[in-house]
Amino acid sequence: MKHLPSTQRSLPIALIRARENVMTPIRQMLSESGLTEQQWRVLRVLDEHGALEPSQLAKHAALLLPSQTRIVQSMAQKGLVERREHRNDRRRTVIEITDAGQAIINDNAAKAAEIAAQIRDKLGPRRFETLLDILDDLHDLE
Amino acid sequence: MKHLPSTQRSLPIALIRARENVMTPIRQMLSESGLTEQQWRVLRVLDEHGALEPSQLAKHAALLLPSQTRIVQSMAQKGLVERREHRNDRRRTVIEITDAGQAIINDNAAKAAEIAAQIRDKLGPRRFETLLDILDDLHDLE
DNA sequence: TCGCAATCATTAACATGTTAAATATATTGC
DNA sequence: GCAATATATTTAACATGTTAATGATTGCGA
Repeated sequence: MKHLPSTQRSLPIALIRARENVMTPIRQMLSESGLTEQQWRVLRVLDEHGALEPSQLAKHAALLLPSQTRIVQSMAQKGLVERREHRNDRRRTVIEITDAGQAIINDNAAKAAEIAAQIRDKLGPRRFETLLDILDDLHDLE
Repeated sequence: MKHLPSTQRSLPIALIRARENVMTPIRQMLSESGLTEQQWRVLRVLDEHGALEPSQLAKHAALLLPSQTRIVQSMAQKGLVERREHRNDRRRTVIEITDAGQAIINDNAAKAAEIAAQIRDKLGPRRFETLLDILDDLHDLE
């Protein structure tokens, strides 16, 4: 019988730690704008893809819909995003970034790019790409 | 000026997705025992290392202390762990697994090992080890 | 020995993660 | 055209994540 891997070599724990490490400098940056990392992801995705329906936004931002609902509501309150309704199909709504939201993207883009580059440099470009590739392979675990 | 990476190749998002994918089968397994993944990690660590002080447990289980305080409280209520106080130094407390907690480990060890092996096989052993190694390199991002 | 600093843990407050239930709207079958 | 079904989103309830404040205890220095 196979035995449990040591928690030292547990993939779930390693993923949690890695995320913690990666997010620390990003959180520091965002705290100055009063944003959470999730709110930042929402802005990033809307900036990149334009207005999106909730389920599409959730996929791109790696959020579950119930979380996203709350996040978008609070961001709408702060004026960072807006909701628009589809004319014909009332089920459909699109969420889009506002000028204020875009301003936050613009203010932080350079710093965020720098942080991303630091991580890439720390690992080395090849290992960085390898990491992303392997992580992508973890989908569809039956 | 460097530009922001596409959210498609964003490391934080990739890490979140990977964790989500990896945890799905584990959560299914644990739901039958009424455990969360965090509670499972606490049991795993206590099983592996024996009784631990809160801060040590938190390190091994990748939990922040405030979360862990609540988790251990509720697990103590359910009789899965126990707290013992140090005789001389009242600051010190150790948390240990109970027989009931150990029973849950025993009941799920085989299945958990199987899930871990599936993931390893899916990636291939070499890529799996490479993944763990690269994730470990993400600490100490200044 | 008194008080103060240092350390560790808990509590507090709010945001998010997670699953299940409820809601709303559109589509299908009849 | 209406009922049943399907799909998308939100709400609800509880657990955890995160940061800041509070509490408890020890060790040190005057």
